[in-house]
Amino acid sequence: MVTVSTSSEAYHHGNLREALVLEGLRALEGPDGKAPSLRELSRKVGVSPTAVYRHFPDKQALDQALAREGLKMLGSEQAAAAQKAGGGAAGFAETGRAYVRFALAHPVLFRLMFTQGKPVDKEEPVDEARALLIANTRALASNPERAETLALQAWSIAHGIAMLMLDGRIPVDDALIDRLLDTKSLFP
Amino acid sequence: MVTVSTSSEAYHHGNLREALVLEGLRALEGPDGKAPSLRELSRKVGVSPTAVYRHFPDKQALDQALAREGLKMLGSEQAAAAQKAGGGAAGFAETGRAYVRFALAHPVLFRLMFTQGKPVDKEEPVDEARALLIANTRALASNPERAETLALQAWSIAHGIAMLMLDGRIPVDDALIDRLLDTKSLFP
DNA sequence: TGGTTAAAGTGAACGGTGTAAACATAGGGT
DNA sequence: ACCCTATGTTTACACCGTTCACTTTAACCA
Repeated sequence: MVTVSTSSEAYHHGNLREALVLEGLRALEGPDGKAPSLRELSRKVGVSPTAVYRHFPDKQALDQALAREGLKMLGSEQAAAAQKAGGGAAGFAETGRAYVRFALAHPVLFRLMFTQGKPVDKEEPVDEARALLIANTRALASNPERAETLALQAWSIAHGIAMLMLDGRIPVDDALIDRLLDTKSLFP
Repeated sequence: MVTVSTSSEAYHHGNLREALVLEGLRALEGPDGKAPSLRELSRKVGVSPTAVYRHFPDKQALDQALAREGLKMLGSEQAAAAQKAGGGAAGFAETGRAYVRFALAHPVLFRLMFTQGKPVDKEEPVDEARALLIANTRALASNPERAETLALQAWSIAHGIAMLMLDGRIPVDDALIDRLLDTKSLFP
């Protein structure tokens, strides 16, 4: 009876698109260490594999949707962490920790988020994490000219730590994360 | 006539293992953006897919062999760069640039190198790149206690830049690389 | 020298993947 | 009441990694 676009389950089989993304996110949290296949996802949702193509042009599009979901999660977790630390420099530092923590907590998702699609020049609606980063460095950098450089440096360190830990190149150790993220020396 | 272990081509079909690794490296350089499949490799080498299993227990082992090859290449390129810059701090800086340059020049290989196997605790014969890094920071760090931290920080920055550029999160730009790698502020 | 044996390579088959094409069905608007 | 369109199904294809049973061949030894 109800309408179509309420994003609740409705007509034919339910809201497939949403169900797929949801199940996808759940699967990405599993300890399998690998992203779910399209068929696996369609199975769990109780639908034929090709039904997926009514909602996504191909597997990559599904993955991108999952990646976008992950970006949102990361952004809000970082924002929450910064706020809890009272903003400012302390908040910014917490932002970095949250980044690495997120990567370690959701390894498969995190990888997917960055492996997927590359919007370097296209004007995707800048995700919250990126916006936060820019705002923070603008506010904290003594020299506003260097703000962007500092932003990218901070991002690079956090991303590097996250990746190297995920890839088992560096031991996963909270104290080590703190030591490596200690960028006080980056702001002389 | 000749002996067995000369690693030159000999008996049945040639030296398959070497041929596979060689062809694998070649394929990884291609612009395909994706690692070659086992079957594809076996085809190019002119052998049945299952023949591969006489030399590698599974696909992952083949990939690991390729990854090790890549690590060697990276190490020697870094060493060469450092030497050309005359060693010391300048040499160390050049080491970082070489790292990122290598990643950008061999994107698929570079990804494979880090996605593959995780020797965090096991005593793999530390690769040249890592050895170089440790030696350099030991020599350059004022406080030897902080040497390891500095090493990992330098590694993280370089790795982060490389990854973010490969993933299209940061524009690929030589000047930008230099600016981001400028770690003078890391050694106050 | 010749025969045996173990290493190296083959072919067919299995379950898995992503995707295309033709078909089925149901719900809502006219 | 009917048809249209959005949604989902079936079947099929080409690829993947891997297993199994098999053949070939080179190397060694008697």
